[in-house]
Amino acid sequence: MLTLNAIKSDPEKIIQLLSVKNFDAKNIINQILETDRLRRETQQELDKTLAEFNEISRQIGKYIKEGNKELADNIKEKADFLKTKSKEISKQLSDIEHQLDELLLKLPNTPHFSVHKGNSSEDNEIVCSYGDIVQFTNRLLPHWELASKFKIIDFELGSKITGTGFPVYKGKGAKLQRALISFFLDKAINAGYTEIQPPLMVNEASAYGTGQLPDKDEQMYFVPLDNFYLVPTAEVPVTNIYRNVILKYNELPIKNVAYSACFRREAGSYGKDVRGLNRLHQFDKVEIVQIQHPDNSYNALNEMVEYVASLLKDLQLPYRIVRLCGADLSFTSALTYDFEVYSAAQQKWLEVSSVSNFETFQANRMKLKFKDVDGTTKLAHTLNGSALALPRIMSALLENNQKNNSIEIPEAIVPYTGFNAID
RNA sequence: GGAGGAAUGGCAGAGCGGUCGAAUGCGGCGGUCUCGAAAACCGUUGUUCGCAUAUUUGUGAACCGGGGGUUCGAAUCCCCCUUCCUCCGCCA
Repeated sequence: MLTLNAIKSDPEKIIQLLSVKNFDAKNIINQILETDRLRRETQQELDKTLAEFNEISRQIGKYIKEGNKELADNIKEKADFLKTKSKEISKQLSDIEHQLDELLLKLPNTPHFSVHKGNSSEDNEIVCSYGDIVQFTNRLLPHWELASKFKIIDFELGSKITGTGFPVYKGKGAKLQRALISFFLDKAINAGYTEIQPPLMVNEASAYGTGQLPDKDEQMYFVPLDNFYLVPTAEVPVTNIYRNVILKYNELPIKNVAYSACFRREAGSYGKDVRGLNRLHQFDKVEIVQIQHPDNSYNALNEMVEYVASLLKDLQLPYRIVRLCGADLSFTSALTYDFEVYSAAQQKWLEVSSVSNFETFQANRMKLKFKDVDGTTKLAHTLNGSALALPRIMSALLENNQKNNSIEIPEAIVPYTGFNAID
């Protein structure tokens, strides 16, 4: 969430910035300012009462020590009164603080100053494209047909066992999947990331920390018996490692990478967008996460974009980088670059990665701070990106590399698969 | 799952009803000494929220795993929860 300080020091600027996300913050911000004023007022009253109360307690202690029991008893009444009073005010204060928190949680992150407003994903800016979109003369099979032709992914079987959106990978399909995961992890480790194997279920506090709660709870699978959420992305557990942590400046940056299965309910999705591997309830993803010094977070974002680009080059997939406009930016993000690969048979661009800087938005929620060189404690910046999400990569690889009776495996992956074609 | 034990500042570790935000040691920071460094010695050392202050800083409140309770007063006593350790059982 946004910091109260940022809102207080320049409310108009926040309102203006949030309008870039098509979010009208005026009302909420006014409520926040008013609630904060009330909060400070109440706190002063409480502090005053407690100070007086502490003083009387000390007096009583002194009198008792001196053996002056009568004097002590005399002022006990006053102490009782102050105690009752402080309890009342303290209750008021915590109510007000909750209200304030709820208001603050409603505000999305402010976009980076360079972000254009736009109205929808139509207005995203294509930063660059790489690779040629080959014009095939013969009819190409979409990946779901290839999947059954080569018996590498079985969608119906997944439906039988669980439901739609839970495919079963078999034989060389399973091996290819595993090869890609290993390849992505090894690349990240070479790029300086530390591998993490996180829990696949998280508690409520963690889901709040990265911003999945309170508003996106219908997108997560929930285990009511234990109050756990299945992770929608490794970002959640991996970033929450640092919840309620104060790092030393020389511990920054922290660069972690994690492979995890990701679980998403995808409520409201339907139609041809969900065909085949395009949108699943369970899928695999390798995620990179950085905790950065605020001065360096945008350099880090660029570095992460470069890194993801290098993966796609290794896979020899045509891709483009898209810079999201305000309207398309997520609730928590300040700046996001999406990566899309071209899937030849479907003849469309598929999002395979989303690389974002959250600045202090997540850090403020989860109290992730660091002690700077000058000794002051500040909120850190968090960033993350997919590197990469498997299903659509798989989809593009299958469709783009299909031959008459086989599918070629990109050279970079062959050492991991142990075969150079699916046939 | 059953039986015990523990949780204190960056770390180690005292405190078991008032003067405790908390001894002591280590570490960190600043200084003295030195050509410089080490050693030694001296000083300093957390987080959050208010208020005052241009900065520095001063001052009030809260924080000893988390939440309740007893008491004028709780790190210290009681209850609940969480986590960790030891033993037993079960188990990939």
